[in-house]
Amino acid sequence: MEEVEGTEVNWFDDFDCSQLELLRELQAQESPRFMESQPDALHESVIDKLISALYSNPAIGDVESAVSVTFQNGDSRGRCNSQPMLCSPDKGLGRMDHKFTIKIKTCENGLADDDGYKWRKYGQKSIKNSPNPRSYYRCTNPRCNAKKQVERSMEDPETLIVTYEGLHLHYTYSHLLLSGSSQYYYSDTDLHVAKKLKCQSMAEVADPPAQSPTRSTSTVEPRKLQPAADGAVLLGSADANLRHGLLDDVLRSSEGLLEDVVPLVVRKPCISTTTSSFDAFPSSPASSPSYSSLPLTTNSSYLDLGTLSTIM
DNA sequence: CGCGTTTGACCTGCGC
DNA sequence: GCGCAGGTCAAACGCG
Repeated sequence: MEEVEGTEVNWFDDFDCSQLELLRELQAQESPRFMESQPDALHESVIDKLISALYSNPAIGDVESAVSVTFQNGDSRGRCNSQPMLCSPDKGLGRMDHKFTIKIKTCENGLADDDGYKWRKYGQKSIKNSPNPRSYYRCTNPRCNAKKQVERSMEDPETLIVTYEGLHLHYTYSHLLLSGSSQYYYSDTDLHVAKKLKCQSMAEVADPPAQSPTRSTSTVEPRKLQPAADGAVLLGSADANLRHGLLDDVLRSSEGLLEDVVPLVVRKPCISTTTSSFDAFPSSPASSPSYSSLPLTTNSSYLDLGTLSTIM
């Protein structure tokens, strides 16, 4: 496999400094007059475009830009070394085969191929000229045709080569755990997880936990935007919280789209150091690593430059 | 009992 | 057409 070196990405890029700037560029194109009169506001058309782009199916370019990321082994934030080392589209950029390969460095205490989905192994095959067999996995969701192949690297036995094929037609189970909404539960397997969630939420109702420092999707109140007279939604600097809040919500709403096709381990390196690929959903979801405990703020790179570029 | 893994058999594509 | 290698199927089995 030819390894394509990706672009190094700071997962905590300052949203305001780079991505909001792109929004303003878009706005300058969309409605220059409004931009002139309200330099600190985003025009409704820009917001509509942004939202529609995020709510539509992810373009393959978004996926590839998301996976074409080089992670440095052992970063300065004290994460463990279990993280994707190199991500590369399997057959080059621009192809529509929905297939890409990542390399994952395993942790000392186990594998690190937890990608947020539940997989079922359907085969194993020894590969010619390779001492390590290749395992074949299929998404447990019967309506989903996503597959992955996992094999150990010949050069480095601690490295797993994971090839993903096809797109997930559903949310990740991690997302499901956080959603708190029944709209995501549609399969038997999902219902099984949902039942656990329901039990947990009922327990929380009976014994509400102390206010969490993190913010889950289910607790986010929908924001009521007050359109200005000319149809614009004022998100000026005087209301930075609202502006951040809207973008935060947009970012959050996009979570279930990009994550459908980009493995969790790619999007959030080393989110799990568990010993099994299926340990992402322990019986107690509250104890599992979850998005709600991650810095899902406007500093997040969920809305990346590539996404913005698709609507410009 | 349900779900996931294992594993040998079978299928398919490709090169010669 | 043949053989090989990779991919998939499905029955058997294990585990909780």
